[in-house]
Amino acid sequence: MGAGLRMVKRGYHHGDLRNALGEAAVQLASEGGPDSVTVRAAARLVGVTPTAAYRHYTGHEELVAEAKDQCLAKLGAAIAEELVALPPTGSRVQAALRNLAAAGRAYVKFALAEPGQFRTCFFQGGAVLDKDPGENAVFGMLVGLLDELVAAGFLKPDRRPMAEVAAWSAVHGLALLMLDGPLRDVSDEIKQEAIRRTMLISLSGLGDLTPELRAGLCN
Amino acid sequence: MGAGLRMVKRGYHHGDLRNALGEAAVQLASEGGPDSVTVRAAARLVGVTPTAAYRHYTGHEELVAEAKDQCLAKLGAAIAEELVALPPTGSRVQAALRNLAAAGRAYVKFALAEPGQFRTCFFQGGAVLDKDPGENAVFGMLVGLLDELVAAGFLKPDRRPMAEVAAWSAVHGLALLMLDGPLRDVSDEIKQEAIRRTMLISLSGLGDLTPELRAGLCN
DNA sequence: TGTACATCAGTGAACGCGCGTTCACTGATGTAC
DNA sequence: TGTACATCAGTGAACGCGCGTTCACTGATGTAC
Repeated sequence: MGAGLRMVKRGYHHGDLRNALGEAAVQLASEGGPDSVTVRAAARLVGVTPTAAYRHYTGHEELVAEAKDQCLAKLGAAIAEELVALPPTGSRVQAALRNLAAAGRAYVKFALAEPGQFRTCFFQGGAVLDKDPGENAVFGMLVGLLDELVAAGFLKPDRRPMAEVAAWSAVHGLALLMLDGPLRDVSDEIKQEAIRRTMLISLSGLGDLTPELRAGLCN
Repeated sequence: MGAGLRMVKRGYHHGDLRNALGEAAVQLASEGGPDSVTVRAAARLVGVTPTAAYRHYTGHEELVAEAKDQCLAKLGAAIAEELVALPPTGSRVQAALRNLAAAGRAYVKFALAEPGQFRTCFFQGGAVLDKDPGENAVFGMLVGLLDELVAAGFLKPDRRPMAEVAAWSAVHGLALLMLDGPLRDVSDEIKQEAIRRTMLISLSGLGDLTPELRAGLCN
């Protein structure tokens, strides 16, 4: 990325056109979602002929796939950042719960802050080229957070299987109901309240959310 | 709808072109999602000139809105149908829980069976023309189911606020993760298992899902 | 019951747009000697 | 160190497509008398 920005358009040969087109694709995704990612628009953004893009991508499909990969990576990074910034907390259970809650909040926050990128993360264009590494990264974090919740004694082992799906579904649905569903037009305050209450109910589904544990989550 | 099908193309004047175009729009949505709903394709499907569509719709935006409304109505109808078909059950709590679970299952089932229509339900094209009556219908059912869950003593009143959002988010996220997300390529068996387990975890978030109550849900 | 005519609901052709993609090409780069 | 030349990475023009939308029009309908 640093390289891509440094070698800007130094004449006939671009120098790093593939990366530049990838970045342009992400920018287009940010602004208008996956449908806005086109070969011509990306080339235009970089200042190059559409034909030139075909030296670096096989075509439109690959360019969109690139945008999707990068958007998923950004989503994963946004969650990871939020997690590492958390201060240590009292008990192991509290820490584990707080971490999962923070990850969920980061997920929804990303969706609201970058709707175009978020939509691009889950754009399903034709065939799946290869198993998305970005998706696996997010999924991997979730696995770790839930394992820790089991180790801490909050999540009982018989509820562990597919708990990732339940957890991911909750925040994913919440994000999309806010972007495209019945919550799209409500005020920011109500959105925040909806996030808080949905997180509480979802966490309660994993284990017994005692008042003390619940108190440790407030923010 | 009956009228629309009966008066098929009886010459120069169609007779019920508005409805015919609406039905064509839904068919296009079924086959390719909201992006496939175009004025020209709908006219083509009905066997009429694109221009003719403009006698009945102001333009593309209104046609898509019509498709969205109808798809939401179908989603609501699919859930309602599943609910009325349920046999009476033992206790009030059990019935209420079973009903909510059935609604959730119907929601996901519709999404998997009619992905194009489902996506069209939550297509966000430009401005919201008017508050979606279809969305309100689904929301209304959810309100009723949750109120009953409170009345039955399962859902505690302090957890009632915005429980609709949590419940809707869970099934909505689940549906979309299966259509466009990490669960898109897993087998049907795993999908069904994911639905079952996600429902259990989600219901547990609303109240104490004792083994007896849980047993009453199996199917 | 018959007819003139206003109104309504279609047709057919055309516009401009942005798209994906391909063609023959040319300017720039770097390597062998 | 200098030069011929293969290779690479761009250009510019064009193709065909489907789209939304508008224009002047015409065929069909139904109503007033």
